[in-house]
Amino acid sequence: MRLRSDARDNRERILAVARLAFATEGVEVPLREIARRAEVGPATLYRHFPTKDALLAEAFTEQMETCSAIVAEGLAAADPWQGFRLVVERLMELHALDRGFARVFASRLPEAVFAADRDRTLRMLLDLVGRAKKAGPLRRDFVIEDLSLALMANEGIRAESPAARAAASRRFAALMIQSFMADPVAVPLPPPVRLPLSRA
Amino acid sequence: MRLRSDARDNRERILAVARLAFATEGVEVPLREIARRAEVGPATLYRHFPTKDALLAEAFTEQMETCSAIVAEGLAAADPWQGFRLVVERLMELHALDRGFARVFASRLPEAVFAADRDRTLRMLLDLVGRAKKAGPLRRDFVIEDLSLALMANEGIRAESPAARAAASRRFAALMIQSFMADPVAVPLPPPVRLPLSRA
DNA sequence: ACGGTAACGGAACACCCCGTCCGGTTGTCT
DNA sequence: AGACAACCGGACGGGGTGTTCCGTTACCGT
Repeated sequence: MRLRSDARDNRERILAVARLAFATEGVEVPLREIARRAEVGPATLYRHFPTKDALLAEAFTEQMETCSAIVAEGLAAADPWQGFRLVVERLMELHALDRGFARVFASRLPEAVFAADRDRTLRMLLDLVGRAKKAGPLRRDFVIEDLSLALMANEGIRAESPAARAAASRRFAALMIQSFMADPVAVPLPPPVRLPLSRA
Repeated sequence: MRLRSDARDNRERILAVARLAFATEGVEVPLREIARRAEVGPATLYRHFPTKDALLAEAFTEQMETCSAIVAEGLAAADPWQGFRLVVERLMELHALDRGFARVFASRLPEAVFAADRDRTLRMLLDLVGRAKKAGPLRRDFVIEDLSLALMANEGIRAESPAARAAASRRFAALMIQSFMADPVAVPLPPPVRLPLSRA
């Protein structure tokens, strides 16, 4: 069944606005606000997405697929360790740039909605980790939970602007990667960022 | 001016209940709930603490002083690197065990309320860091912001129980400490923790 | 013991959130 | 062009939060 042209138009606009709002302001942005920015009434929003979770799920399928793609790309790299490195860096950057996605990613929503995609990605990741241990300097006692840990931790990073958060996240990723190495060599770090916490 | 005995009693009970609630459930626990558990009306709570921030500030002075004490203890250690290590580990554990404190610590509230204590602690930390660089394996490009980063990141760690969160936080601290070393040697890690994110 | 007053607490205020209902409007198909 | 169905948005209900009002209670000094 085809949507009426204006309805389809509204749906697209709502999704675009929602993605932007969730990314920059987080998932707690009110639905009315999204409706307002999409120049639409609240009821219209709810007709297209019966609940807030539905909107979140729909808004973040793109990012979920990006995650998959990042892992796939890492798996395809010639050097598994470099592939792993890249995956960590890029996942963290993605999460740093999209506050809402980071939160949804860590919630129980993905389990239900993106189950298939999620399992596939996880399998790829396990494969990559295995190779990076065998053929690279990934420490033997690394477990996949450590990546979850790093991503959750990454979510805790707050800064005054998205740019500052991304910069802080880059430095954090470099630190984490070093901590994942079995025979670490200290590598130069991305520049530090002034954080609210450290004001002297 | 002395408080009336019942008033003083209520105040103490409110603070005790608030500290427990904030630590185990986070700062978002409603004031009505705290009042209820302290067997007190909401108005009474507000008479003692004119705003929620006031209650938070009062409830967490203890933890703030614990932070100071931890840093002072680290500074007093014979080996500055071991002192630094200890500070990182214990600060992270403290933050992991008290959800509310971790959040308040990262907010702008401490700046206004605990300014003096905060500055003193920061100075001690800078001293400790300087020594750990000079006499220990702390990497030269480490900056105090990296500790803030680690603490913020630590706050992002979620788990199903306080015990699980503490365990995850311990492993995370070990990883971070390794990443702070100039000539890292891979050290054994505390055991991993099953996290919601990594459920296959 | 007793009165004055400090302190109490339930109800209420103001605000914000998610999700729903209904009368008017607009696109689409004949 | 007309008519019907689909769609729209303002108003509404239910629930939640921080904060305040005011009649009532209970401590404390005399």
